[in-house]
Amino acid sequence: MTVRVRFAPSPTGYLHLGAARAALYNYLYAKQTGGKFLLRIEDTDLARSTAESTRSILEGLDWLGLHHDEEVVFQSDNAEKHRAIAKKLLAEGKAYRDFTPKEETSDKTVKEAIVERARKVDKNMRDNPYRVLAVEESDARAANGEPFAIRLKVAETGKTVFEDEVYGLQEREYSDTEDLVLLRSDGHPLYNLAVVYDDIEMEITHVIRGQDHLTNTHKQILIYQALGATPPTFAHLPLILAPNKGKLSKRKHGEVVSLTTYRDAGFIPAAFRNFLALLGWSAGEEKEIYSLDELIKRFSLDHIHRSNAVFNFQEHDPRHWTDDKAMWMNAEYIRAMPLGELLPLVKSELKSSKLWREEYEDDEREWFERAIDLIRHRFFTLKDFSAQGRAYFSEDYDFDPAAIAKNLAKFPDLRDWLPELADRFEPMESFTEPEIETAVKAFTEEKGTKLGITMNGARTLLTGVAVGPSMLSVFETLGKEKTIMRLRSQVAWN
RNA sequence: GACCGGUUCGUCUAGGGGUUAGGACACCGCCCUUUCACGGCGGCAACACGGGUUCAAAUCCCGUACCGGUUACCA
Repeated sequence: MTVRVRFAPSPTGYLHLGAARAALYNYLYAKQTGGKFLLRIEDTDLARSTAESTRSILEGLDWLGLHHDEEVVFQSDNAEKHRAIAKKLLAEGKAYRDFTPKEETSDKTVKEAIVERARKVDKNMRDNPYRVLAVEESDARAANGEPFAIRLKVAETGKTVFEDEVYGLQEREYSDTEDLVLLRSDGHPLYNLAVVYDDIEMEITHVIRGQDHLTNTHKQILIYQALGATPPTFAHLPLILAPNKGKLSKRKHGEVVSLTTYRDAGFIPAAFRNFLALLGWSAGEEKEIYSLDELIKRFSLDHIHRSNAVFNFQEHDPRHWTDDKAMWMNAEYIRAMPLGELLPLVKSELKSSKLWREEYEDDEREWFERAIDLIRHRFFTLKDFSAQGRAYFSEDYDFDPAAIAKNLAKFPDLRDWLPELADRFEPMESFTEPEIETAVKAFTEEKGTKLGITMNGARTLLTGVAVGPSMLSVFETLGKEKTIMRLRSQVAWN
């Protein structure tokens, strides 16, 4: 049997990191087994679902490179079938009409109300009088136009059992599961019914999802049984938590939770995918960097963790705004990935910063590649190419005040010396590292100063920042013309 | 409250009866160097607690604590 898995987000917001990881694991499992990775948008909650959210989810998956194998399924398209199946269960006596009037709850307090109600009484799940209402009366009241919800009739005794690929054997007494509502009194199908029906229709073989669904799974198994269908294999994933071990939510934690944040912050998709893969799973070896192919090859459900993982970031520290390891991994990718794969990413970053010039792919292609290869070693994100690296692509770059203070202001002599150094460069035929080195050393000696003072002064003037690769490489990469011009410029001093 | 699940360095994790409990990130130190957030070397740092079982427990069993999930006519 061919493996068919699905990622089934509800389009009520951005793509959450936990959801993105679930999508990734589904994808890896499908690819590893030669199966299909499907996508279903669970938009049955019309009030909260938005097209904007659907688009953002699709974009996020695309960015991570998780392409689905078949057409996207929109759950709302199946609403009619969901209703029909609920009615079928009703007709078969496996479900019953509940004429209890719907409780009006204000959206905000629902959660609290539920918890409150639940903790008060240890309620009997089978005491609903409509559960045992005579069919004739039920039919009559329905015919009379009285509104009703359809509930699944869960047996009094017994238990649901399934073997979870991650958490092992799971059992739950029927008495702990309520007669769940399948169809709302307004005819709207509910989540558990819709999911089961769609998973059957899509011929899903493995359901891989967050462990917040662990109790839903018991309910869903009941529906599978009522429908006479064989449940798929289940694998539940640990959750991704905030540093305080609480829920990671946009409301509380803001943009760090959203996948698109990372795209917009200049992350390399492969790097972030790599990071996500390792948050809750490991191949059991001392290795951190995995290509997509390696992940596909090594992934296995039984190496998924059972404990939740903390996504470690410090809200108020810009230096650690996201998980350090994610940032490190991105830097690692930037400096170690094949230059050919990095170039297009840098190109689009420069384009969006209006720093891109077509010559970089044409006459100046060689220069461009060398420059990128030179500066990438100290960068963390693609943004650094247009920010810290700006001086390589534009004359219009800023000077870091700290760099000026440290490397220029402290040595007033440099104000005259650096233009003089430019004069020294002027007649040079060949402007490559060895010649530059000889010139700078001779100049520094004449002035009776230290090499570091000249070099760092020049660095600040030429690049605007205090950090970077070897200054000799910088001179050579920038070229004689720009070097001279910038050494003579006085803007940094003003 | 009830049901379910979890607990190895600050974080991600390896290990699953006998290990100096390994790696990565972060942090700190030293080295390299014209600077540095590159690189090299090193350091700090963990088996939640209590009982069992066993010659031997981080590892198996029970309990406790703590954390998380669920408990909707949300998904």
